Amino acid sequence: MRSGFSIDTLRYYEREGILPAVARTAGGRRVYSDDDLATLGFLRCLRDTGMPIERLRRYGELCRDPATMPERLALLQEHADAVAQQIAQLRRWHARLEEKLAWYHDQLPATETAAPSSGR
Amino acid sequence: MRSGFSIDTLRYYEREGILPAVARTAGGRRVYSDDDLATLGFLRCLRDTGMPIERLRRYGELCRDPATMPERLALLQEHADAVAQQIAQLRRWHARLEEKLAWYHDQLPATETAAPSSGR
DNA sequence: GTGCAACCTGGAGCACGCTCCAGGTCAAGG
DNA sequence: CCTTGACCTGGAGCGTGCTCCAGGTTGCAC
Repeated sequence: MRSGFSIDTLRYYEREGILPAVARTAGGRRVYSDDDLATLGFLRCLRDTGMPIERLRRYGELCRDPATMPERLALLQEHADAVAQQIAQLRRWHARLEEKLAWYHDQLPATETAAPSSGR
Repeated sequence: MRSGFSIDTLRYYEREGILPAVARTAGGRRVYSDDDLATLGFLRCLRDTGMPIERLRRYGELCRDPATMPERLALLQEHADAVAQQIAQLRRWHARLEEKLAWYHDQLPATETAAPSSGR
């Protein structure tokens, strides 16, 4: 869907209480407001950065009560910190990969355009 | 274990053909050589950067044949590129999180050390 | 030689996050 | 009205990557 989630996932999120009950037409069909879409965009950010469903639900619940801003802030701050660490760790791993690549390049003197068939 | 994998995971990797058959004592117990540990360290890098088991196995298999260096190189190069993109995407998401945090800070005038109890 | 912990095996089970299915309803076109 | 396709629901199923279990061996300490 335009939100980046499949329709099944959207229903799942609603069932799980991550999204508040989405508005419906008279016939019972879901209508996602711009607001919902914005929320979904942000949820996409949280998911893609590794926040587990359980925590997403917590955030979703908190959002329904305007008095919980401090808690939401704390939750997001913690998550942002985790993401920063994740990035730092990935950079270290990436450096390690580059080392390995350099080693391979070293081992393969003049095999420029090699390995054509099997690999992909 | 010292490799960063649980013993169950090590056995699983061996069964799956990701690791070559590990050496055994006369009694049948596994003995991980320094070489194995180095391999495991690198596998840890690959896993933590999101390489799926299936691909790990492919790499493991290739490592058993010295003639496959170009293929291994290609595989790792592709993976390193993917990791670089992953990092880039994560940074964009992190920026978005920071934006949101800024917004929350904006909404909460003087709530410095708030939200103490429930959150973590 | 007797405990006892730490290992072995094959196979079942589990947590997570969706994804699919059957059977039914709604709505727009002809 | 009737067809047709997109949507509805509750619930089952699935792919990934481990993790645990039962029942049996090994090997060091005493």
